Amino acid sequence: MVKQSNAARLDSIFHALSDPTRRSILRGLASREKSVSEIAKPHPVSLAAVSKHLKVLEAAELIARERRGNFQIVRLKAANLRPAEQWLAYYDKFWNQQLDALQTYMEGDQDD
Amino acid sequence: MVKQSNAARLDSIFHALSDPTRRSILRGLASREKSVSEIAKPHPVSLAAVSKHLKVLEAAELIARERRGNFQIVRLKAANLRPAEQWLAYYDKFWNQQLDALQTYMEGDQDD
DNA sequence: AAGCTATTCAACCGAGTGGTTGACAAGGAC
DNA sequence: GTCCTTGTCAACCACTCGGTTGAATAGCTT
Repeated sequence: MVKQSNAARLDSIFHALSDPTRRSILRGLASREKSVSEIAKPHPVSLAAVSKHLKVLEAAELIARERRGNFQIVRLKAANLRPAEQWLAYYDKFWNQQLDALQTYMEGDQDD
Repeated sequence: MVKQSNAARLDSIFHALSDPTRRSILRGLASREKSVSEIAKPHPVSLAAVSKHLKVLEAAELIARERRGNFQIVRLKAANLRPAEQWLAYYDKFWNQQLDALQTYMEGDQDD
């Protein structure tokens, strides 16, 4: 959808990833592009429900669609997961130092 | 809360991260632990709303609380972001090959 | 054109979200 | 004990979510 602030992008990406059906859809698209009904097949929900999930993923720009003949071909846009990964990367430095004492070693560290 | 499947853990983590106020709270806790009202101060919502956000973050085990005198001290548990980061790491290999042709290079690659 | 296939749309439903306000509990300070 | 501060709880509200079913659209095929 048109244009989004950084925060809104992260909102839509993390929201898209917060549902197991949608994460499963993305996993399925990693190997190759698929039609909508092919995507829906392994999931125990209606085709309309899958269509809604695809709209959520599309709003987050994690997939792209292309009409090809009678089918709607869906393709992963994995590069757009990057903002989420970068947001998380900020916390890497805290993984090994959960102890409160050590947590003060960083000083002039700030952003966003 | 008690015990969660991997999928449920990712659900709660990604859901917790899908709100800008909650992400901002986590950022604020990166430098040091804080009391609830100290957390609430920079956010233009009621204290009760912040308290709800903290419950969501606590359910995802991204923070921990400790009663210290009159205050409730909140501390980041950054290590529990790891499942999210690992889930995303799977897609790193697709960033530089959005082209459909190249996307077929991987073959026996499957998991979860 | 008629029909089949693939997909979306619209309306509805129950549950959850993020916010509010006001009452309540928990723990110093006086 | 009484007051003040800190924080949660409960009830409410408008909105969103994930799901359904049934009708509508888009595009082959014949």
